[in-house]
Amino acid sequence: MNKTEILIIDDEAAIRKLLQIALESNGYKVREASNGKEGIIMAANHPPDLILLDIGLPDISGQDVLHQLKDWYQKPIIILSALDNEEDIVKALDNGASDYLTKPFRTAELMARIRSSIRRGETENNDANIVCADIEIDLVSRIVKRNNIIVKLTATEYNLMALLMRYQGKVLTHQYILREIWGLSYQSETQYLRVFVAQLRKKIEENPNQPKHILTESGVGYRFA
Amino acid sequence: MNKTEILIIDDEAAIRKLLQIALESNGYKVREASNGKEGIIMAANHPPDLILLDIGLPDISGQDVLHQLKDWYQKPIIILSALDNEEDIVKALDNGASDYLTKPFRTAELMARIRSSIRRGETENNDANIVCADIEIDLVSRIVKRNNIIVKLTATEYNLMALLMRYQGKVLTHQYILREIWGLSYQSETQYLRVFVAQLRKKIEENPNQPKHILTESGVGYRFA
DNA sequence: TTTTTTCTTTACAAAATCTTTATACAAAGC
DNA sequence: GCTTTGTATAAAGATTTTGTAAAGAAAAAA
Repeated sequence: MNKTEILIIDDEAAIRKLLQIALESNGYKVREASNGKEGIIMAANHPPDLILLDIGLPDISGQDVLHQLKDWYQKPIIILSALDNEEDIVKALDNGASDYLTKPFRTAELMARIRSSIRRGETENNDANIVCADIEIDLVSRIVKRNNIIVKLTATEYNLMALLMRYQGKVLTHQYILREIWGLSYQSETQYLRVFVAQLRKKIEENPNQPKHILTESGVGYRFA
Repeated sequence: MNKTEILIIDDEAAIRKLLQIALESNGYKVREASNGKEGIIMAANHPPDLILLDIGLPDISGQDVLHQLKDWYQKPIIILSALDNEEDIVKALDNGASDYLTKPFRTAELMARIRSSIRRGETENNDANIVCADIEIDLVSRIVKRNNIIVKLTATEYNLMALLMRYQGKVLTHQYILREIWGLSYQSETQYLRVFVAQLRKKIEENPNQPKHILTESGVGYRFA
């Protein structure tokens, strides 16, 4: 069994050192990045099993880093922050962070929260590339290909496509899709979804009238097959 | 569309009221229990989508309640506690709690943590598969297979199928099934049930005239075998 | 600015699903 | 035997859900 790898993205060397010691003594393998850009590159090149992300970074805002990572990185991201700001916490959690701890944090609690996050995320598929018959998506570069030819998608179309493919085989409810793509307040705008599903089908299905990939589950949602 | 149901287990009526107001204004349906025993029973009788559990209960220790719930309850449990005790936090998280908040908690943060926990629970692959001879149901993907071939079911057919399979071997009364699938006001519409049972049999039985899976218990209800 | 692209909204057609009705069958009681 | 009660099934009608085109609004690009 390989050691669980944790990537620390934090600009303060002292905190990194502290985390490194704590994590390694708990049997984790640690890698470190001192700013957001470096962190994203390291995560993309060699995806860790969990990311500890400081929200107050010098180059890019931690929220932006979180946002960019969440496009393709599906394993847990725990936010560390010097600020105990409710708005930040809500934003980070709604952007997909697994947890949010304020500094100074207690080591044993952090370790327990890491275990908890990893335990729940264990089964997720985390390939940056998903292939399904003639369709292929690269989650890092945000490119969709059909029979190896790039399909031009708008931002929203791509997001929808990525979501469907990430959970291929599963039925995703309208509510869930709307929440993930448009946000919490759009949960009842099912018409958007219909329009975008029709557009996607026109672009990626051989025969949009008889879709083979984006399937309708009437009364429930859609499923990618 | 069904509302997400949250069960509050807390002995302080004031806190329950506070939570109830906050949760309902966020579109959740709330049920309440004032002690551990009652909470466990309520969760068992009608499993909610998430449990908010106070760790300092009068009858059983919250940790014990958590332990008992975790034996079978798969959905998120968020711990609320008056004590900011690290040992308790670690113990609760390692016992499978999804999150741990100390009172007084901030409402918006609690709501964000609830959303976060539910979001992860939805996509989690908790292997909720039930297999019975040639029939297989995946409760997460909402897919039913017969001899490994996907059977196309409507939303209601699927709900009925899932209910029968979840309680396979047990006789479910007409009333109970109608209440679970259609709602309280349909308890006497037994004809609906007959129609849908017939449809399901056509789809999943080898010989619908002599059903081997969905069995009739005349005068009582149906049973899945 | 103007043009182009993308997103949102509306309207209506098409399809799928649900509800209701009608009818037939089977078992139990008289 | 007949009647009653409970069940099965097909099919028609009603309703809901979905698909599609297209126009208007907003945002991005030229």
